[in-house]
Amino acid sequence: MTASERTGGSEPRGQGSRDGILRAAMQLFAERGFQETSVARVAQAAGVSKALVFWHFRNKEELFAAVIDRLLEPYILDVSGQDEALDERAQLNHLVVSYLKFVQENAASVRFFLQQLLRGQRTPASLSAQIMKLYAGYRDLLVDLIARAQQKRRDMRAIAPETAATFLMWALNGILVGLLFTGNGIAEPQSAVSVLDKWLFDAGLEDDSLSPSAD
Amino acid sequence: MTASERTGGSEPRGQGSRDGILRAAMQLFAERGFQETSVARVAQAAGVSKALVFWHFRNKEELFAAVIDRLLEPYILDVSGQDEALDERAQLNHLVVSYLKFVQENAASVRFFLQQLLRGQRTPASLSAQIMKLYAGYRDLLVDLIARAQQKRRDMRAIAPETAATFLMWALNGILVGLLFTGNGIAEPQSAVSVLDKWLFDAGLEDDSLSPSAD
DNA sequence: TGGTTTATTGACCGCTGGGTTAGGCGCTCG
DNA sequence: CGAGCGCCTAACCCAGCGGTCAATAAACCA
Repeated sequence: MTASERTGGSEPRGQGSRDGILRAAMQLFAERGFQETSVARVAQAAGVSKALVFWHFRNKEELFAAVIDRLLEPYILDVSGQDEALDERAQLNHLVVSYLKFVQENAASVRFFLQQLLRGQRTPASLSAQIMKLYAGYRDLLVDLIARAQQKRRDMRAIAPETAATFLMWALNGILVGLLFTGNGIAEPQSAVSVLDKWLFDAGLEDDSLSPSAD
Repeated sequence: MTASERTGGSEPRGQGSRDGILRAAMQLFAERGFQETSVARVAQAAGVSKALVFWHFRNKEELFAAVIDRLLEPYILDVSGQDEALDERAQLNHLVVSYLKFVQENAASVRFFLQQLLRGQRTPASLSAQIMKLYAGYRDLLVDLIARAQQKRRDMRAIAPETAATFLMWALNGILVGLLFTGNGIAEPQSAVSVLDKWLFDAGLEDDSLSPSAD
């Protein structure tokens, strides 16, 4: 089960192996971290000699950077899906659902990036910057949507959009932490959405749809 | 500045060095992680030979476990401070403030434990268990307080205590993440408390005390 | 065809890591 | 006093690390 013929061997020989190395490295780095993963191990997992890894990538750090770039690929803010026809409440819900779905689907890499971020100064500044940009982008979207919703609707909490967005981000980050820790997440992501939705919109209504043992 | 005469050399020679090693290891593990910290470096920081480290601790893992035990010491839920005379709202606020204060004061070790937890299976199960227990204890306290408050007061959100507690924990965890990432925290922990307090108690009031750029 | 380039390898190197060992110093107790 | 024990060290061991290199096979181009 050498990874080299994953694509059927149809590639120009060179890029096939590079890709295999990258894939192996992606998985190993994500599940064991940078220090705990040796280049030899990556090479072995890719079914290739260690020297070849150093032929494709100048050194381990460069391989790591390439892996990060790859892992970041799915992290584009898909705003295109924001249907202008939907009302703001639906769009907000959609945004929250997207977030939760994304985190659940990419749990491994989210966990990985969180770990990197937690390492503080000793992590490449560019990575932190990239993630922070994503974060800020998402938050701006929230602020914008909440502000627009408040202009149109009267049944909302009277609260500055920035404050509401900050609060929402807290909740989302908290849920994220819960998801990552307790392994495989809250039973019903939908229940989280409904709590947040009700917080923003139906400040006074009662609702117990959230499972009490959700932690 | 060898750490050996930290206590003035009054200890029975043996435990003094053990303590010095433990302290040095504590700091180094917390700020650089397990893999990135060599035993030699710990020994050097403790002003002691590497062999002595292995005399006190069978191997690096055991040293690590001892460090974790030490780091966990301040993590006791101080419920004694819960003044029965205070009303539930004040107690809840106090609980939240304590949480935030604790996280801010112990940021280094909190970050460290979070990192450990994120490593999933490859982290000692006992550590996860200990932290989970603390987490559950805190949450139980919240549930209890909220339930008691709801029985006494009428100005609260109509929401199941478990749901409210879960939501609160989300927010707290989210704030924690924010604190740990953006380095040195939100400017005013008090503003976070007030937002959460208002959420629980004054569902309809307006308040903008939270700085918009709090992320 | 033969030379150049592109991929690939096994063997190697220097160094650092965790861990061991043999021995030394000072205290205590019979 | 000297045997034994607790504490401590310098020196060593060696597996595994990141990284290099000379050799070589295949692909490409003249």
